[in-house]
Amino acid sequence: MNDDRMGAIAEYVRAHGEVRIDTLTNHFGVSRMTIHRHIERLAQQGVLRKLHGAVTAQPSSIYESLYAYRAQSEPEVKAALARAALSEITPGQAVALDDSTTATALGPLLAQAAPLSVITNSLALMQTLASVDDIALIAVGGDYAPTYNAFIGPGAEDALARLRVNVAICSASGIADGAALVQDGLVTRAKAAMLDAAERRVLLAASPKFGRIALNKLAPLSSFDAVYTDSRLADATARSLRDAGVALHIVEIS
Amino acid sequence: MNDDRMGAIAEYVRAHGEVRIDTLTNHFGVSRMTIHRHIERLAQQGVLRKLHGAVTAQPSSIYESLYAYRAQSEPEVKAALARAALSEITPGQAVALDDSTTATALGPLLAQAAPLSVITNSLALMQTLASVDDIALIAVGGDYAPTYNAFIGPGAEDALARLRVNVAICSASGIADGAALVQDGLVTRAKAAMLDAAERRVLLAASPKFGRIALNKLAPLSSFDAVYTDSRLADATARSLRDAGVALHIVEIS
DNA sequence: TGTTTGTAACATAACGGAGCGATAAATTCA
DNA sequence: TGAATTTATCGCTCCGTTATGTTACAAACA
Repeated sequence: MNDDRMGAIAEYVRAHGEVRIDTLTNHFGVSRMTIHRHIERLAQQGVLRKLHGAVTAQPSSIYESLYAYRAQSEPEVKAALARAALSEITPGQAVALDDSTTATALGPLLAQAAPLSVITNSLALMQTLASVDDIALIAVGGDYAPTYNAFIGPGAEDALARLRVNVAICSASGIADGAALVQDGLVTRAKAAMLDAAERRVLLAASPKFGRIALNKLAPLSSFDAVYTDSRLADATARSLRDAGVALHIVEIS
Repeated sequence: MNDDRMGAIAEYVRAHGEVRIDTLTNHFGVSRMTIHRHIERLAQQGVLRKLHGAVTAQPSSIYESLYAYRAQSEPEVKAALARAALSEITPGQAVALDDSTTATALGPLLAQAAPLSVITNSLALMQTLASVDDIALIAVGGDYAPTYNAFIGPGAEDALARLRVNVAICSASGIADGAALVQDGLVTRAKAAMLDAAERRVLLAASPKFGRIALNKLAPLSSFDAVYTDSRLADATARSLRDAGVALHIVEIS
């Protein structure tokens, strides 16, 4: 598929609410079949809903937590945050990484900090790190959640309770009232277990997450030893967070 | 790489013990660079050892347990055993699969028996099954062992102790004195934990494994509810096993 | 029932990646 | 130090994959 066009279709449909398929074929100048293939995949991912001859957008709250969607949103920001997170890691340490796509972006960079022990419940990270020499991969098992491409549930929590690491690097769905928030309850517990196992806690959060809410409270921002975000964060917000004792680090997007 | 030629090189070196690189370039009619690339990879896999201008074979006991080697040996036999194992599985059950390459061959077939819950410590199986709808994947975490492409160690054992499944399907490195044997100690414990968690235990073992020894004793053959092997097994062996109370099933290789 | 819309199957074109060789630089051995 | 060997890098070619369009047919609508 053409991912750019797929994204554009999603945008277009979200902007218009409901769109006829003919409109899409004209607008993008491709065949009807191609549009069909694209919207079929988007519907599978849960981004759109198919009607007869038209498509409608899903309520945004639903698909924003989808792995497939998150994986391709704002890759430059993720890359920048991942690079910053690398500075938190020293060769020889044990590092825990959660199932966030930002942490996934960190995977390929970890070889630079080898040797390391890496603990994760993210299947994507396992695949990336399995083949890397000098990285001891320790998997957290549990029930597989396709939505997050990760293992969660009581099994994951128990497995994490057995471990102790130098650093945990996590992300969150939103940040409000000085706390990191997560949409899914089981994911929250897994992240919390990861943080509990860590000597040092690092939060990676793209700036749009500030002010966005999610269902479950993970931990107060002040409980993190470092919080990284990008430079689009409003100055006033940054200042008030720092005043509240948050170790906020601003990363330039390159 | 050209896997056929890689295999041929491995064969050739094993047959001759030590071989000059020039000899290989002549014998295979490719450039020296290509030979270098191939033996470099084989050396990484632990199949060969590189000297200056020559390569030597590793003692066979070492590389026979390597995942990369096992993965491509006797694929038809594995496929036949996997197909047979499928008959042990009923839709709706919880199934545990170990890190054996035979179980890996079973992966793509499992969709036919969906819905299922599949428990495994094999990374290859996780990748295969993650994308299958109607299969609930439950991962066993632990320390990643590149040699087996699986997760083992105390973490894996604890995780398995939490679970209870209908069927466990395992393989072994060798079979002697009426018991299934496994080369690696930690793998043995993981397999044992898997068997302990199962109501019904199934062993898959290609016929050459009978009579071959390995370091650790996994379980007596009679403790398995079914043992599948291929039709090359000597009749006398089959008879004596059956007399000893082993539920032996012979599978035709197609 | 006719028209529109969805699905399936096949052909083709484009892209990316893998394998390979040639050459040059670096390393090792004697 | 000189020769042999190994590594690194570049570019070429070939193959497989993927995206796309075309066509034909099935299903849904009105």
